[in-house]
Amino acid sequence: MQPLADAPATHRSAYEGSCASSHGDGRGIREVLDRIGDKWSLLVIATLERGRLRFSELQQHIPGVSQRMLTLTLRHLERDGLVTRTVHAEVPPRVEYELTDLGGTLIGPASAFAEWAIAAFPRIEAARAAYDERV
Amino acid sequence: MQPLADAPATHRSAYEGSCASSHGDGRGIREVLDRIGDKWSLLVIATLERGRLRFSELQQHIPGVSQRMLTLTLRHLERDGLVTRTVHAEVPPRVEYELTDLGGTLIGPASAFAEWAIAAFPRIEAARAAYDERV
DNA sequence: CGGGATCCTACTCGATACTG
DNA sequence: CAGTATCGAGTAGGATCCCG
Repeated sequence: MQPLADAPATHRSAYEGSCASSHGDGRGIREVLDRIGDKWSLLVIATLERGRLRFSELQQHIPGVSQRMLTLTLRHLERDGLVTRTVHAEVPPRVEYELTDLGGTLIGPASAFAEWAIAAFPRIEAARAAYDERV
Repeated sequence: MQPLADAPATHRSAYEGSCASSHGDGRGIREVLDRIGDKWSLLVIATLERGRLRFSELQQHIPGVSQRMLTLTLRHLERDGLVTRTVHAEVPPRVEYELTDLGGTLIGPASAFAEWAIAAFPRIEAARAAYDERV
């Protein structure tokens, strides 16, 4: 079985003190970035922004995600309190996911970053091309 | 990714577009996130915000980073045009790193995210504890 | 001092098959 | 429908050695 809490959380003291002092200590940043910096989390959050969705709907809206990774991602987000999971006692089963209030507050910062990425990507690509050409 | 914020109902998520068809804005988000979503990039960017720094200074300000990972991270950031690398022809050698203008524009969004992470982390930890206790 | 080269472990992720 | 179980490939990242 794949443990849900597979995060080691062993190097908690690595961030104490000096680093990232201009933005406060980076303690939570590492943990949060490890979670939403993975392959699917931000994508799930963005998709859930439109409202409550079923598992299969999420899968359809996120092309390329496997059943396993969607399940794992949703479990992690649920554990972190960013997403709620509601199971309806029906046949066939129906499970719906929705952003929590906390999850909703991530939308703003995530948007800021996403817009930066879109705006900066042409220059990044150009820089890569220039760099690769020099080598 | 504008859709993360208030998305026009007529416009599909940039993420979706990137997955469904590999052209358009969303493609950059995946690439950029893959780069700065790694273990050290954001930390290096944040540290370089204070100004030009030598390799060894960076290593001291970022506890836990190995020589190899710092080198790799800096090379990637340099390739993407976010950081400049200046080698001074001296003995012993001196190499200094500095944010480019493009790299500097990342500070804003990164700060927004970092502040969210710091603010949300207590609630995330609480949610994790509650989740783990229910299981 | 600032790396490059090498080896190695642990984890991520995908594919597939099975189930209540 | 919405998962779980299992396997295997690929890779991020750490440790160590050496070099200009």
